[in-house]
Amino acid sequence: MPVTIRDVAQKAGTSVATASSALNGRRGSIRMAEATRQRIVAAAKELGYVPNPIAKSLATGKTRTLGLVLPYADAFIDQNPFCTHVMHGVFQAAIADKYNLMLYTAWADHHEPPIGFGQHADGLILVLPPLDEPLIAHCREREVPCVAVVADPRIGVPTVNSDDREGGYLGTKHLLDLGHRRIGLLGGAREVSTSEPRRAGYLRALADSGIAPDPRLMASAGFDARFGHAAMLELLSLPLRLRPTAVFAVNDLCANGAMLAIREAGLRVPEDIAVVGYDDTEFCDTTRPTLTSVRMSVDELGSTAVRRLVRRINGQDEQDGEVVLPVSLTIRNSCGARAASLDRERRRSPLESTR
Amino acid sequence: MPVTIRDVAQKAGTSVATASSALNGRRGSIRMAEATRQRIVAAAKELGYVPNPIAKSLATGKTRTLGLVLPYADAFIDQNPFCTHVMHGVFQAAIADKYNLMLYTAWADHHEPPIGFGQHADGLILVLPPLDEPLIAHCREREVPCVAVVADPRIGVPTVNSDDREGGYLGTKHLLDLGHRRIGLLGGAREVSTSEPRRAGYLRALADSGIAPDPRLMASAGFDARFGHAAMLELLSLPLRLRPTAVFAVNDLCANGAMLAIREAGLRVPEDIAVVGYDDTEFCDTTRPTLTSVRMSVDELGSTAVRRLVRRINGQDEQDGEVVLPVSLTIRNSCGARAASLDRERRRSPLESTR
DNA sequence: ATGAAAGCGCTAACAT
DNA sequence: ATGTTAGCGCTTTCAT
Repeated sequence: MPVTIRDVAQKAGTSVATASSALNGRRGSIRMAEATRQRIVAAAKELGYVPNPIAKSLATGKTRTLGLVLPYADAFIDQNPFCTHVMHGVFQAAIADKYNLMLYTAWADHHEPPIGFGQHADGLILVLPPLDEPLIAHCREREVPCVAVVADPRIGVPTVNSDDREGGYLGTKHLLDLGHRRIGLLGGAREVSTSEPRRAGYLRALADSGIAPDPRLMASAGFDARFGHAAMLELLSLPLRLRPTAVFAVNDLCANGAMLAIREAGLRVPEDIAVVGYDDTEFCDTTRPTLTSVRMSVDELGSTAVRRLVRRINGQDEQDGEVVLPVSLTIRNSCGARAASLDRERRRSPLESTR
Repeated sequence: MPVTIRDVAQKAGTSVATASSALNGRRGSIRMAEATRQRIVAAAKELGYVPNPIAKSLATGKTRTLGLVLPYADAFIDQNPFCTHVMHGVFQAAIADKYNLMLYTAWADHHEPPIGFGQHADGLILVLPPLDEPLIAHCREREVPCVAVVADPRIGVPTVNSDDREGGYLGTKHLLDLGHRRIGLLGGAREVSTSEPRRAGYLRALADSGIAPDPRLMASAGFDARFGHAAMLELLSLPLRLRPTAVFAVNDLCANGAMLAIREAGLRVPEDIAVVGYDDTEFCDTTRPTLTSVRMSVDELGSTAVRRLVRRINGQDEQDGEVVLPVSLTIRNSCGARAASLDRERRRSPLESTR
């Protein structure tokens, strides 16, 4: 029923092959008399011809589609907007390069690849894959190009990461610069590739200031508010002279849990204990006090990955290495750096900071 | 290079056709001697055969893929989690029915359908399409089955909506039950199909209580916090005897803007002015005070749409009508209903309400 | 410059 | 029960 290229060719009085090259703009080549080309284009337009991408894919072996693999099915509705931002960046970049996007997210939960996994796509973006992600092997076999977003660089495919080490350094350094000497480190987990470098950055900052790290001040186990709350409680139970005067949390949720624990203990943020988070999510503007946080451009993580992937698909990017995106620090009220301007800040309408 | 069905057939010593039916489990039919079937399956397994979905699609005319069209490219990273939740519901249901998901979101921003739009998919889910959405016509021509999520039922394709009228009624009724007589209505916009029914519900609730609506108490123009703030400011500028003692906002963002304006005016929520929002987003637990809000199951909007769409694709659901999902009211602290238990509430850790 | 023909990998009559 | 044949709609040599 739908109009095919044959109909177009027939209407234009040419062969199918001619119609094909006309419609695919092989104009540069020697082929095609301008007259016939126009006839074909006109016919196509008149008939409302829309090429069938499936047929095209079968013939060319290219799908013009990228696959996005998020780590778990709830990635969209997660409290942590990380995945949605990556997705956003991926999508924007894919569109820009005229690629469609296929979602393969639920794979992780279902433990078996969806029908025709990876065959719909010319390449795959894996978000937060663990080092032993079976998909990597799967793709290598089938020669499906892959790029990983936030992953251990040893994973075997090109990776795009944020500069976690620098982020860890930045957050800690900021607190050191504010005069803190006992700084707690909250959160992280072995399985998550970001934990290690962030901690390394923390340690390096301490070392730079000639401070010996205190294991009692470092709690790692989780990433959410509950964990931040529990971990902070422990730090608060330390004898006063050992107690941290500041904490650096590996993400904003965790930091907020910590702030809550601090308030519950009758202490103030940042006066009694300063807090710095990580991720600089929108959330930071809504916490009490607003949360100073290390910022990475999550959207760019996604878009950069797409650009690398597309280059790979076109055989232009052979290097297998890691691309590291820069981080920065967004200063708000939880660290005490703005203590002086706090009042002015308070009077400013929170709406100003709402997108 | 990849192994095809021909390789399998050859290895099993059968024809391609036989291999095909064996692998597609036409076991029920008369076809297939169990022996050959097993031989084929074994061969396939041994060779690591993976059927090519593109070729299959071309042959069958089915893609086993659903397309999701969100209304704007920033839909994922919106402050309002509506779209992400719809997407989540859509995805879950699609997976359950063994459909893949293709994202067509950016279409709205780019003003031209992406390559092969709708041809990759057996059907489309349109989220928040305006009544004149050109895609609808586009799909009708190409006979692509569509279902719309949150749309005017007159749009011409099956729709799945939340019961906005009931939601408007519920929120207003709650305030009336708490003794309020002057209740403001905040937010909404002509173009958005939900505004009208919510307002209708509001009016009906007033009518039920024998209260004449006061146009001065109804402000409609936008959906965000800025608007809520500005609109509330206007209501606050009314002479005291005309001023509302409660307001009902058409979404949570708007409600929060209003709460802010109230606080800025030196008044308290809910003691001086009670506030009820709409959507019951996670956000409601983080506002001050926590926000009473009308709840709809956004995920279900998505999953219901998928189920309708799949039925359509299979030609089982001819009805073109509207499906309406129920709403409820989540009572928190902004409405005053829990005033008595407020203290207990305060002492409870906010973490409890964090997912 | 254009057309004829082959084939991408698979399914689905139809024939045996 | 299985093999043969003909496409699905398009691209791409290879002739002409």
